[in-house]
Amino acid sequence: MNSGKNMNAQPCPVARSLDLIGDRWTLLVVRDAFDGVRRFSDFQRHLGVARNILSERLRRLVDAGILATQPASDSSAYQEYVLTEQGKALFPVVVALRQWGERHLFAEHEPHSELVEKRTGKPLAFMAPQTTDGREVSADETEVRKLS
Amino acid sequence: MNSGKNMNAQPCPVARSLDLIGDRWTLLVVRDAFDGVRRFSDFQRHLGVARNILSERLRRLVDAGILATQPASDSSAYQEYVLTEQGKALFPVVVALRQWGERHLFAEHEPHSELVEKRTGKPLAFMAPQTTDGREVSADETEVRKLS
DNA sequence: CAGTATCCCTCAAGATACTG
DNA sequence: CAGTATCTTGAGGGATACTG
Repeated sequence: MNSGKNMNAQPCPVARSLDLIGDRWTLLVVRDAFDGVRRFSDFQRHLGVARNILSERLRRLVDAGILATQPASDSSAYQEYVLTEQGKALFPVVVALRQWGERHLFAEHEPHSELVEKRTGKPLAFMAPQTTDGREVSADETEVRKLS
Repeated sequence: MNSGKNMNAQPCPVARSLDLIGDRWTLLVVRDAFDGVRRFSDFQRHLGVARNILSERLRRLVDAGILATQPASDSSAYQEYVLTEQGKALFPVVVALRQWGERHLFAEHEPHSELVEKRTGKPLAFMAPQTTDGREVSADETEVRKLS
């Protein structure tokens, strides 16, 4: 991450995204944030990451506008880390990773957590790229076009 | 990656996915593969990655069943790396990363590549998690349920 | 509790030479 | 061309002590 290549100058959005969130911990922090984790110690305990690393990652995420700090909801004097709108926009990324992992990295009946809609308790549909008029498209039906 | 924590034993599909593909190069290799890159040198030149690293990543991806080797389509004696079905299933992950990057990591009119449907030339719709009956759901409307 | 400051160390990554 | 082998480096990350 933050390689000498200066990915931020790279025109590919995938590369630029990965440069920011494509390391070992960042997306796990974001995943925990989606699961409602808000406090330093809770992230630390859930992830088992070293505190200095967590500290640096949280700072990066705040700097990037993915998380924001706000006063703690309870009476404690500390702050909480919550997802911004930009952070919430990572939901499809996390869900896509989750769904792929569920399907391809677990044995047939191996137990794993599952993402469901609260209201109905039903699992979400499998995400798939679509055209604006709702047709599903496979990778071979698409291509990358360079803009100027 | 491949930490002492043995992520493969972790029940969270997101963590397990990231343990396999969540490093600096792997998803870029996959992205290139989606863009039609098939040969060692082409990956190497596009990515600017050291050859030994690329070699190791390709091997990992083949071992994981994401890429497969096949005889080169031209007359050369070498092999090509192509996405398996499991690899193609990563399309939503790459698209989600791309779309997030496009929206949040580029300035207003900063140029970037764009993913379009070949047939119509039109850009894809923004991916969003949905219920099985097609309603969009936000992160707050979902929760993770543990299965046994 | 919520971090920061140090120290240390492993491993990912780069460079390069070599081989079929 | 398509890799493998070897060496070196630097950053990412862990452990721990410290602070408000």
